[in-house]
Amino acid sequence: MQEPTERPPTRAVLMDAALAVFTEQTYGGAAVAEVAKRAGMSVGTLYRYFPSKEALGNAVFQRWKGMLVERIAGSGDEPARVMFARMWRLVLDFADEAPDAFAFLEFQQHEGYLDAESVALSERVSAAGEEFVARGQRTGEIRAGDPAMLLALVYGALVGLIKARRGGLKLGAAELEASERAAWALLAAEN
Amino acid sequence: MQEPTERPPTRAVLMDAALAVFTEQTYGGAAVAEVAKRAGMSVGTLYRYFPSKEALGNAVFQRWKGMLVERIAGSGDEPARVMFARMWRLVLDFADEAPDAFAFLEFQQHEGYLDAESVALSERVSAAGEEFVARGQRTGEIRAGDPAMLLALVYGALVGLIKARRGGLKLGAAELEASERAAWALLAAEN
Amino acid sequence: MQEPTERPPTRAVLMDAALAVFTEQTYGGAAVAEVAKRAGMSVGTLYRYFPSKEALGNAVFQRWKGMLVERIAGSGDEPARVMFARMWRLVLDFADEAPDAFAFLEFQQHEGYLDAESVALSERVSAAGEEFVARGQRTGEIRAGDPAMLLALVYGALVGLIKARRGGLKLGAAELEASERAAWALLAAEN
Amino acid sequence: MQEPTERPPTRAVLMDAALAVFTEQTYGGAAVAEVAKRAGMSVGTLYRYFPSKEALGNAVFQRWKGMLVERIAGSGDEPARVMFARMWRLVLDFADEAPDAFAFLEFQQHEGYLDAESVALSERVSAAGEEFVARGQRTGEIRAGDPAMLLALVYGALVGLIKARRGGLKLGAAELEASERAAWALLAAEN
DNA sequence: AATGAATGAGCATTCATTCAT
DNA sequence: GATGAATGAATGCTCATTCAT
Repeated sequence: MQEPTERPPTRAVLMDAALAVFTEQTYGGAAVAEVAKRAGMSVGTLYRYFPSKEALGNAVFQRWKGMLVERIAGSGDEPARVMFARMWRLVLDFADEAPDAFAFLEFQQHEGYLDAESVALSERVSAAGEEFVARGQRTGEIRAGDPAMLLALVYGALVGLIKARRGGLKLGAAELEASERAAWALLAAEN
Repeated sequence: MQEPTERPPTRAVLMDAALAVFTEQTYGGAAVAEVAKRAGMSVGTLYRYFPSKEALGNAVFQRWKGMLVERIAGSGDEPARVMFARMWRLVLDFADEAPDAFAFLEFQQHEGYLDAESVALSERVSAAGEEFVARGQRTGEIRAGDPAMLLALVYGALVGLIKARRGGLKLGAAELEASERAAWALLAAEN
Repeated sequence: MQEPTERPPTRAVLMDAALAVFTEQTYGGAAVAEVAKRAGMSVGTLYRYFPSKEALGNAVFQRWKGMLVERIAGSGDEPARVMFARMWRLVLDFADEAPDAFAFLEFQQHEGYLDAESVALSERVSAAGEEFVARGQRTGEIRAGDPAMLLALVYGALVGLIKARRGGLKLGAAELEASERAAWALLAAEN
Repeated sequence: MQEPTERPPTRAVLMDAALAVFTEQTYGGAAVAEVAKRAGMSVGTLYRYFPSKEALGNAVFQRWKGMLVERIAGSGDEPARVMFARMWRLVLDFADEAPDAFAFLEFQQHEGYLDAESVALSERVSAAGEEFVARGQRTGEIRAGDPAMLLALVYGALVGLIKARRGGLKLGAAELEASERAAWALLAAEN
């Protein structure tokens, strides 16, 4: 009888390798063979798990976009201020734990190869974000204005912060706190 | 009688075509032949003006990064609040007038091919931004905190806004005003 | 039942094709695609076996230069006269059996692409030849003079002979004998 | 009225440049543009003087092959021994004065592009050589055997010598003398 | 299931040749 | 006559994808 085993799930190994290579070289600039090599497998095996480079790209995109959305999904009825603080931290944690994933998702352009499902997922994420803003507006905590616009601003700020850190900017816990407060000021209803 | 001339400056035509193709397909995903075709020229001609794809990429990058920095360069001794409003508008205008250029510069990852000069130019831009923040902090208009961090946040917010607009978000003049006010709140010293 | 196998050793097939094409068109004038076609393979396959045209050129050069040197290597303590006769015949045989190889090696100029190893091999061959001449001089069989010079003369004569045969000159066994005697006269100590 | 002038004859300048480039890089490996640049002219000008790369190659070949044949042409009724000594020296001088030309003519393979005229010229040269050998045989000075074979041997020896010198072999006047004596031994009738 | 050799279209780049100025 | 910009086919090389083992 065989042990339940603990083999590294091939698909996941491939996706990790793909993420690394895509992040370094861009989806367009990455070679499938390089992904396979990085995963310690043959190209043939890669193609047993993913029918094409495009499919691989989408799988990676969806996996991490999904991971990200899962993190920040839980809502509840907390005040927007509290929820925002939590989300800010969660995304920052995500970017710390999976910096390549965040870079791949947010610092690159994916237009050329994303399939319908990937696009739908992205839209679901935005919708959730806008929903959060709208709710905060309804409770008077968040300033008036197109929720999509406000979301674009704060999320942009967050992405900018993470990009700067990836570029070498060192920030202590206090400063991270400060960044969150500043970002909230962007959102907060004027006194 | 004819005006002294109006020749299409070949180099510029090529760089425009390159910008369009790079923006659509990413530097890594773009084919040099496609750039030449889009410019209405042969590949050979492209290579008479640029020694390599890399050189072309850097030329495009530097041209537009330079353009952008030129726009927002003028400083003066105005209050930070005024200066910020002007800059916000200027970058927005730039992105309206040259949307591909902005997308190419700010929505993509360039790490793989940028040369020293391109990198230096990018750094000069950041330095100018940080200088602006630092000055505002000295006058008490801008909140305390690492200037690089604050710059990353606001510039990220601006990029996020422009990305959202490129993605289809429609905003009127009033809302653009509002976005600027919100962004300033991020920067402004807490009263 | 089948013999253990007889697969065409891909590398060797490629090198044979390369030799043929290089001999016909010169290394510089040969197209890699033509080599692949002649070998009945795709370009991609060629590049799986040789990292570059240069590497292919060097591999072909070294294979045949090595073959040639192997042929004429064995020395022994025979009189120079005997040894010379044998070598003359061996090189002639080599040129008969592998006329393209000899032409490639000796009728062309390789300066541009030969790597260190190829150059070293060539030098080893010359050194062996000079050693033969020097030994013959020590025994008084071969005339005085710079061994390198004498080697250049006889080997040149041999190459000239083979080139003429390749150009259409027909020689019977007796005449080949005569050529050897004449060449030896060049070398022989004056009575 | 115009001065007889002394402009550098464009055609000759081009042919000199071509010789240099062909010698360095082989006809097949040489770029027409490089020839033009080396000649200090534009490609357009080159093409005004030579209708194609092939034509240029043949012109260069014929010019120098012609030069060489001219040198060694004069016959007279001298003894073969004397004539041989003179020719040996003349070719050596030619190779000293125009080393690139000799290398181009004799160290390379030209099969691919030589036209009928070039081939005819080469044949005329051989014929003259064979005639010299035949005459020497008639006077009993040169050993018996196919004149083409004997010519191939001595001329090969001479080419070998010059190639070795080009490769770095240094020879004094005495050794050059010795080389000539050795080469004559190859030809000389066995007493 | 896994491998990696094989394929050939595609890519960046070069080159012989033409032609408007 | 001279120039060199322009052309596009050809070159060396890479890459996504397939398939026999």
